[in-house]
Amino acid sequence: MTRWLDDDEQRTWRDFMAATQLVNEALDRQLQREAGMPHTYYMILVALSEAPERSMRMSELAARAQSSQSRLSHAVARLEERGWVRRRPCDSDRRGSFAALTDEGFAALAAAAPGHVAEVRRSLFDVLTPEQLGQLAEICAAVRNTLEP
Amino acid sequence: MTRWLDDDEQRTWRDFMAATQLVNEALDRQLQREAGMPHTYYMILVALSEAPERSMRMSELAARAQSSQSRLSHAVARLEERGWVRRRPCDSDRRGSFAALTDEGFAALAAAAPGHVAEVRRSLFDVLTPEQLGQLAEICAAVRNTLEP
DNA sequence: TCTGAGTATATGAGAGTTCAACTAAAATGG
DNA sequence: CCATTTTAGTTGAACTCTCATATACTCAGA
Repeated sequence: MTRWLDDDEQRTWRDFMAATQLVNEALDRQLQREAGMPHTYYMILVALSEAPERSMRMSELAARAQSSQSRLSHAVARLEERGWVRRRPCDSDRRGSFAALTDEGFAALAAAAPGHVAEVRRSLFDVLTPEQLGQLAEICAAVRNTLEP
Repeated sequence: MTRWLDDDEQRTWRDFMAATQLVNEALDRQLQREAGMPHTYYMILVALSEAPERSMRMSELAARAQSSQSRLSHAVARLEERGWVRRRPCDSDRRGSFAALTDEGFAALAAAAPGHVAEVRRSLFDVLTPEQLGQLAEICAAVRNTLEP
């Protein structure tokens, strides 16, 4: 027995889809245009930049950058071609490998960051009141805690 | 002068990214698994199903399904191959064309809908309190009104 | 130690998305 | 009217993502 969405729920759902997609597209376009990389790559670089030695195991990196392992593997291959990331084997576990941010990669990230932050503000933070921002924070935390494995 | 995100803003932003991505992935996987179509295709079928004659101009359809024209054009080509949608030229404007949902397309949508709605509830609505849902509705409406062209 | 099960990552194919042309037809405006 | 500019829609190439599979290694137990 399906419990369909009533009119209010419909509206909420469609606004949710539209809003999140608009934010994502704005972000992706900004980064693609001004930094030549998709948002997923940017998140990988950020995660690496925050790690000790700017280096991390692939699986750890996938978790932090909210990427599947396969996606990460392909992405790191591209980033390696650009010279932004380098892979090195893991001594303690010979199946594993580390990805490390190069200086060029860090420079690319540093160059991209200001435009990215501006876009984050423009497309989300500046749109909401401080109160709404607090509400959104709790809502997203709840969703994340429920859905994250 | 870049105004960076403070710690609270960082957390909010990252939770927002994670939460919206988790919801989107859950939806996409459910539809792909149980109905053999991505969420974007589903939205196209929904938009068509609600139109008079289950038929709409391509550009109108792109707007309603939150798709770029190019994406829609490719998508409709695939949907046409499956026999779910049919294109016909527009008489009043010979540049234009209509996309119409076929009976098979409608049947595919009807078959997919219950599982989809269940996933929407599971991954978003059931996670939030009624109060949070109301807050989210307003937040998304605000974002949408600001960012939508 | 051997064997089977599980883990870490890579890879290839297939599918969807984007971006930049490109075609064709309307609208605008001297 | 003719020239110009818009608008509607399509297309191909490059790129990313997903899914299934493959590979190599680790680990637990008999």
